[in-house]
Amino acid sequence: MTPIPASVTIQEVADLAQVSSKTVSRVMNNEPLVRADTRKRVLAAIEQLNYRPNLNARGLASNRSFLIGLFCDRPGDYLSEFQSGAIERCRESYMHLMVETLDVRGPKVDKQMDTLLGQLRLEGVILLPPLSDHPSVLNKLHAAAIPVVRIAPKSNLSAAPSIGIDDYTAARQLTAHLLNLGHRRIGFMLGRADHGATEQRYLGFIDEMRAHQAPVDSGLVQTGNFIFSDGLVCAERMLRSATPPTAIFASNDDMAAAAISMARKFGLSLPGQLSVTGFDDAPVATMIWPELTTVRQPVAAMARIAADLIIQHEPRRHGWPEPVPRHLLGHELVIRNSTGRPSGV
Amino acid sequence: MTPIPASVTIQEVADLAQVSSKTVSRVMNNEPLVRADTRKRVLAAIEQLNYRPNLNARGLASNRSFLIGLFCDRPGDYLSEFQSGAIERCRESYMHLMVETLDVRGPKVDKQMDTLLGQLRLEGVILLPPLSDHPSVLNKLHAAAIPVVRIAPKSNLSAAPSIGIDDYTAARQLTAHLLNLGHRRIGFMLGRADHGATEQRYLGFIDEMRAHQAPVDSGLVQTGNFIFSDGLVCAERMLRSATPPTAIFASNDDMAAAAISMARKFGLSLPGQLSVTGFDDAPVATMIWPELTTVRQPVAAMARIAADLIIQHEPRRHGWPEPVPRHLLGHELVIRNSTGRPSGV
DNA sequence: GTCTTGACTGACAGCGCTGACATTCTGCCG
DNA sequence: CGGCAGAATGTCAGCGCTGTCAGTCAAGAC
Repeated sequence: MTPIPASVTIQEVADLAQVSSKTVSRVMNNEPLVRADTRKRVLAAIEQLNYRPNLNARGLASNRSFLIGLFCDRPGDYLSEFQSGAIERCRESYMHLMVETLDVRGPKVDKQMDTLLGQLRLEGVILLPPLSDHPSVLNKLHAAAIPVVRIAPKSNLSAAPSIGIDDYTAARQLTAHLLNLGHRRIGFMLGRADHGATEQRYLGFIDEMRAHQAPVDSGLVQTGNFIFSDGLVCAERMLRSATPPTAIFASNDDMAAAAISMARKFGLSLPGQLSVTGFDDAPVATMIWPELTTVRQPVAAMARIAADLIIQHEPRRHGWPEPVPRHLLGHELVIRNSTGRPSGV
Repeated sequence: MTPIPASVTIQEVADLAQVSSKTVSRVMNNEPLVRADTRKRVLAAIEQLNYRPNLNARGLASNRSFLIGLFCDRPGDYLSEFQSGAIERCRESYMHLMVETLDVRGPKVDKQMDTLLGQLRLEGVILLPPLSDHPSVLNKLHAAAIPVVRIAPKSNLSAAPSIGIDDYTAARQLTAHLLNLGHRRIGFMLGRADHGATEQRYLGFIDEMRAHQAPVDSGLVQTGNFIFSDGLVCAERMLRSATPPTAIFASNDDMAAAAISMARKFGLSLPGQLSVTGFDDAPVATMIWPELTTVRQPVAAMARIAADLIIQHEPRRHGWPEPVPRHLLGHELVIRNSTGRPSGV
């Protein structure tokens, strides 16, 4: 049982190490101008007393907050995983993560932002889509001079560092997978329009279809907004069509799950009569039967990098390096059993 | 476009309102001894300058942090919803929520706790199960004199306030629902042993079965640890048994989803050949077909109350009121189409 | 009128730390 | 061996706020 972390102050450490409190401060902040043996002595004292700097005092004196904000639209699977990746990275550097949900549609966003930015003096903010492209949020942050890292943004990529995967290529690969299985009539469910990935996934789909001379029936392209219930509606429309698709490419796993649910209501056997692909490899992908063929995003890794960007560069002081970093991480096609050859091929 | 929240200090407000900074401080902290018109004048100045107190300074001077910790084992659906409820309540009182994940199994829990408790001076911590009953976590918190609110704890209920639903009764109701449909052979999937709800749900099941003189076959009681993949194994064992159940009561929705997946592999039609119930009404409950009959917990409300307990009572100063609050919120039976009459009845 | 009381307000130190600057030390050159 | 640059360390004010305690003021008792 380790002792209770008591309120040891920097002065007590200084006394024990026989240096001034300023030197302890230097050691704590990894400043270079400390002789090696002095540093060692201080470190020993810190260890011995189990010293933990008082964040409030530190922040007050240096005008820092040690806080990184993670803003998202609404919590979900994606958030949980992202969050733990970011928290982990933050913890390594004595920083902390503050998750805040902003209601994008509501008119209160501006007020919420004011409160958040006024109260906390965030050292950086990570924006999850669709916030990554929300003009008003971006403006506020810019006006408050708070560095931003955008996840899967849609446009204006030089404004701030961004992190994402190559949605376009992933979508082409997934489409190719379906085409190679023998599908020709493939339905497509679009995600939310304000989401950066939505367009890329659609373009990848279209281009791959074209490359294989497969026709894209406009009646088989429906908008599901990444939502399960909307996906149900889309799927129903597609399946009711005179010439229903043999496969559906849903832009995320929730909608794919919806397609599968609807297929069951239509009494279709899967994947024989209908193949379905998702996107994201969310938990639901493996909680349904058949399990979803999908694309896995390295969400935790993206989170780590996002936090790291803010922690490493201290952009609040130095600004972002030029050119502004743009990370495109590798994705992975995960082929499970929601896709197969169309029956009769 | 609202102006950028600038760094207005308490002194500027004081000057404008023609009072001392201390009086502004009194107003900010809702202290009683301020004359009504003075208060109004100060409030006007605060409004006019868009003053936001500096949390670091406030915290340093008053030895507070304005931070509430939310500790959980691993992120998941439950967390997301809980988190937003808690954040909302915190925001109302200028408090903030810090989510931290602790790896319960790992040996690092103690070190993690030390770091967390030393760094932040949390004003309270909300513990999600199974952390609500983790001895070492509880000890550390107790030693550091940090007030705790436990969600769905298992034992030792007078130690700290707790919030939950009546898992026992809910389980009885769910069991009754199955029995009333005509099921007699019902399988049961247990959750994690360190989870408080696990035992209650099991007891509720058992007691209701007994009350109806329905036999409980020990081969049909399996431990799935609340995990989908374990649920798959449990379901398989049950379905392979010489006399398979006509219904399965899974202690959470993930395992219920697993039961349904496995039933599909066995080619069973649902709910005709197998009824399945879940628990929690997690997102997955309505993302599969058939949709799950389950029990809805008022997760967001629980979160609100938890945060409120800490914010209202400032237990760090005053301690908890006696007797220690114990909130049992109402649950709701949600009957969907994963349950039905057994075929042949 | 004066005195007392309690309601209200203000002065001021100091929370624990770091930034700016001052001072001391060290090694090395001439 | 003095002198000097630069490395290492120290001094001290002050970040913005609140706790403590002292002071002021109005109203009622005498």
